[in-house]
Formats: sequence, C-alpha cells, structure tokens
Amino acid sequence: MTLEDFLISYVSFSQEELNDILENFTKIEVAKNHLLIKEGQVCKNIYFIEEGMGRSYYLKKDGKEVTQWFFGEGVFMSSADSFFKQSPSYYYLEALDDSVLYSISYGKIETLLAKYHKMETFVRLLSIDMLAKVASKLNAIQFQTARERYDYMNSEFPDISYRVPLGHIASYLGMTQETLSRIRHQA
Amino acid sequence: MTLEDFLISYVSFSQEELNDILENFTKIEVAKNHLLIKEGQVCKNIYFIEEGMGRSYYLKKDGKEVTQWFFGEGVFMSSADSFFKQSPSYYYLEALDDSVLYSISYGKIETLLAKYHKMETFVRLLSIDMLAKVASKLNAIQFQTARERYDYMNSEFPDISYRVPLGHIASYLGMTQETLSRIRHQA
DNA sequence: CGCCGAGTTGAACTGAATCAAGAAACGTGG
DNA sequence: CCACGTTTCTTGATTCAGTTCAACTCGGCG
Repeated sequence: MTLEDFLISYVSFSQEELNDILENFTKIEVAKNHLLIKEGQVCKNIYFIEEGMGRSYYLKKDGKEVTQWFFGEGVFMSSADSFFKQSPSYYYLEALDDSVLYSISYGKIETLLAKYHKMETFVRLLSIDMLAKVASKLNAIQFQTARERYDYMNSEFPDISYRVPLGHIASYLGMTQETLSRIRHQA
Repeated sequence: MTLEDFLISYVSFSQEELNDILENFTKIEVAKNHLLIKEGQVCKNIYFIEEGMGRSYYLKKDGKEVTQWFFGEGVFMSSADSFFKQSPSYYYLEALDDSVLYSISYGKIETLLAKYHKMETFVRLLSIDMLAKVASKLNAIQFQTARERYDYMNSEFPDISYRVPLGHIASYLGMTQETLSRIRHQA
C-alpha cells in the first residue's frame, strides 16, 4: 500500500491536498538493523513503511530487549507518544529489514495539522486505531495462555512470525524464547 | 476538575468557543452500579466525570468479569474505540459510585469536530494520551510481578484502590483476588 | 572445516492459579 | 438496632504453566 492510498483510506483528501501533503515527506532507505531512534531521544520524525519492516523495543533493567511492537508494510512506524508530544522516547525504533520509508518531521506535521482540518482528522483516526490495537494486545497478554497469545500474534502479524528472530517475537508476546520454541513445535 | 478546565488544559479555546462547546453537554446523575453501556451496543455518548468514578469491563467466556479500565474524577469515560468508530463495544461501562457526568452524543461531537479545528486537535491529543496510558499498562502487565503491578496501580489510580471491590482491581491487574489479597497484606 | 549465533530440548524450580473453607463487612427487613 | 443472608475478603494446601539454567543441535559463513 502506498502512502497516498493509506491517507485516502482514512480521509477523503482532494488531489491538491494530497500533493501538498506528500511533498512534505522524504523518501529514505535504511539497512537492516538500522536504528531510527534511540531511547531517550525525542522522536523527531515519523515513518511510513513502503517496503520492509520494523519494531520498537526497550531494554529492561537486566539489559534484555523487549519488543514492544512490530510494524509491517503500509503502516506508520513511530514511538507515537514521543513524536506527538515531542517528549523523550521510551523505545528504540529499529528496521528489521532493508526498508524504504517515507519520513516526515514533527515541524512539518504541525504545519499540515494547522493548515488542514482534514489532517487533524486523519491523525485522530490513526490514533484511535492504534489505541484499539494496543488495547487488543493488552487483553491477549493479560488473559491468554502462551499458546493463545502465539495464535493471536499470527493473526495480527501473519507475515512477520517467520521473518524475525524468535527472541523478538517471544519478548513481544511476554514469554521466553524457550516457551515459544516449544509451542511452535507442538503445533 | 471541571469540564471547562479539562478542555483548556489541552487546547486554548476562546471563551465563546468554550461556551458553544459546553452547551452540547448534558449533565446527568447516575446511581452506583448503573450501566452506561452494555457489551455489543454502540457507544452513543461519551461522559466526562465531574464527580464519582467508573470502570469498563468485559465478560470472559467463563462469565467472569474483567475490569479493563478505571475512570476517576476529571477524565472522560468511554469505550473510546466504540464511540469514535461507532462500532459495537467490547466493554460494559459502569458507574462505581453515585456520579455526576457530562454527556455528549457522537452526533454532537461530530458537529463540533467539523466546526472547530481546535476540537479535532483536542480529541487528537486526548487519544494520544490514552494511547500512552494503555501502552504503559501493557508494559506493567507484561513484565512485572504481581507485587510490582500492584504498586503501578497505586501510582496510576491512587485514590481508587480502596474505593472499589478487590475483585475489580485484581482483574484489572491480571491476577486473582486471592493473590491481590495476599500482596496487600504482606505489604 | 570449525566457529558462532540462533534455535531446540530437558530437568528442576517457582510465582501465581485453583480449589476450598472460613471470617469479616454490609445492607435490608423485621 | 439487631438478626440474617449475601457479598467481599482472607488464609491455607495443592497444582501447574511457564521460567530458569544448562546442554545440545543445526545452519550459515569466515
């Protein structure tokens, strides 16, 4: 899905509006394992993934990485909170593959938000969608067995489960790598 | 905190705008245990809590109630997803005390969103805040012990923990009532 | 080849759930 | 204002899903 398609799937922008908006994005290509944001930095850009994939993660006190979210093709990748509030990010943002991204800075988003009422609507709808997804993961984590969480993961991110290291998925699901390995094999 | 104070804490509405916006809210009083929304219904209104408190919950297949969120004084109470997308709610919305609420319908919010660019901004900021809170609960649930989650709860909802039945809090925290009782007493 | 990280498998351990039984608190009607 | 039933909370014993620790396998890749 292109960025343009993504935008109009939420709000009916006119062609002129779309052109104006798209002009503010910069196409960038990043290599696998590239870090877009580090913990503690303010997330100055948000990225639409045209090709590739990414994840957000943080480090526990013991130094272990915990995957917080996966981002596939055709979605915005960010530390949403950090970006929209311009506050320090709790998370790292990492490309999990060589990726093609469309980047936009906070300043430019602000300008667009002020200029286009529809842009505010777009971001609002996007936020509500993210909220619903995080709430749904929360329910899965909170009240499902390891097995059920694995199935939930496969339905939510069908393509991702065999494209990233096991450990990333395990920490996303709140279980150890060993448990995930066992589940996968007893399937 | 009054609704007016709440609104201007997010966006600098003018006094005329505020008056116009506030006119669209209806003050209602509900008794303890009143259900504002049932599962499967579309959430037609959103409620600002001036006095009292509430929670959202759902029923597991085995019929047990699971508290999804608590709402204290000075916040909006809703099944956000259901309200903003006008889709069936997964949750029940219940008053936990006799409460004074300011209610607004989806239709009226839509009108205000269309009329005031600032209103879109307000809802967007509100959504991002909710997102951050849900994400923070997710982290607590996913990687903390029962004990740590209890402490998290006390910092997030300091006043609530002794005002509602233990079972509501336990299910909110993803543990059994017995476990919470033990934790509380070993404190 | 032989190393090295990623994944698998096994055995022992543990935090929290479950099951079960009382104790305390609560409100409702007599 | 007390008695009684109901709901809420506590405490104990047992069980279990998932963790931890540790060793082993496998598939690249220098």
